[in-house]
Amino acid sequence: MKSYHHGNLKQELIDCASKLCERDGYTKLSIRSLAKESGVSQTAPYRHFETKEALYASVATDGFKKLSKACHIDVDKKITKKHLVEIGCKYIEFGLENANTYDLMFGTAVGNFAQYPELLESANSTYENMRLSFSKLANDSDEVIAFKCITLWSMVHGLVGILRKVQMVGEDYDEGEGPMSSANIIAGNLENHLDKVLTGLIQS
Amino acid sequence: MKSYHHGNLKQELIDCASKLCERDGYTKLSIRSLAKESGVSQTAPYRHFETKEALYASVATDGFKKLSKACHIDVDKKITKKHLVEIGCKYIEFGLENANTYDLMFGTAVGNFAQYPELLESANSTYENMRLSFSKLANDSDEVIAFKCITLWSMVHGLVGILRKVQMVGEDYDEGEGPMSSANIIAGNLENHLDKVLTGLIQS
DNA sequence: ATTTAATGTTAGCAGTGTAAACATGATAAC
DNA sequence: GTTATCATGTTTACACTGCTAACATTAAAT
Repeated sequence: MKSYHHGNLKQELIDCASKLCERDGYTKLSIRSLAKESGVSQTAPYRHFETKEALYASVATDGFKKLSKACHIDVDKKITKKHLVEIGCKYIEFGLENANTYDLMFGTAVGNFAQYPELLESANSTYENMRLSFSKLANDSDEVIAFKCITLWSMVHGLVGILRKVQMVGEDYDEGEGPMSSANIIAGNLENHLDKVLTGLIQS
Repeated sequence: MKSYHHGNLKQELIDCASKLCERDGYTKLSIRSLAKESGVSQTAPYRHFETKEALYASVATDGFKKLSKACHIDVDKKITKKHLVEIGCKYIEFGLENANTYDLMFGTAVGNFAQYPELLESANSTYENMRLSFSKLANDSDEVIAFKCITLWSMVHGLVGILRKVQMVGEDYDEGEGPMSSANIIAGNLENHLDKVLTGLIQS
């Protein structure tokens, strides 16, 4: 016996959408199939999400919260380069293990974060965490901190993108040459790699 | 008086699709509207592209060729760090000025490059160009060259992504704080930024 | 108890990717 | 030069999509 009102539909839709987005990629997600999965009518989701983009925004918000958590390290006072390497590794790990969600977060699925306050906040908070870590590394000006922060962020973000792309191509293309082999070397030695980059960055 | 056979439909479709993808983003492109634009029936494109993804692949191939051209520098023998900085800048410039095409090339629109030989080749050729430049920088082993190459590539690729994202968010959100201001600092001073990173990289 | 607002359903529009069957006309074979 | 072939075009149709409007049900506020 089912009640007319679901009771917790919004959250269930988000959870279900998160799973499906990660499993199949967000382009494969349809509101109708999502509704069916939750046992409600085709248009029920529209009571909770004005558009499909709004649903994406919720899934992305979820993603940023998870990313923040994954990158969080528990250090009170002084932070060392080693900690930052660790953050970078965790970041890349998250990006590779949640590749489809990561796409949703950083791609063009949600055009403008400013339209979705929660998304904007969760994204900014991810950045803020990283910024805070850098501020505990050395006694730099805000500007320098921001600079270092964007640099590391770009690096790890870029690595996620490139490693993924190369691995995707490589899946049915396994010559021992080309970008793939070197990408795998880096993927298998991330700490070392980030350490080198950060060394150069910190001394600047 | 229109002839039954178009004569040059395939190329026209690619060109037209390239324009529309860059203008509106590839998700907005529909085969039907594309066909209408070229003055043929809805399903005519299917005589030249088995699926929509195949069309995307052609547009992406085009994109990689343009990227290669944009990053090409004419140096025969010895290459300096300055040249690599220049390549990096050109790369980022291309990514930012052809943002939607860049998405198509590096996003998930085309799942597996290996299914589209031309795409695979044009993408690999872009990489090969960069590899060649590094090989003319110093007398490194193939492995080290590949390593440096992926590092620079990740850096510029990441910068394209982050700068874009931050600028998109910033469009209707112009507080002087947060990631945006620092991103703009970097964007306005790319050469300097790349120079620093490359200095660290080359000395490794 | 009655009104109201939130949340659900049904029906339907316009648009999509793509397959199947058919039409046309350029090209190659006789 | 006629004819067969095949690439390339069209028409029709299917299953699916996001989304809107009108209506139904129930929880919450008065």
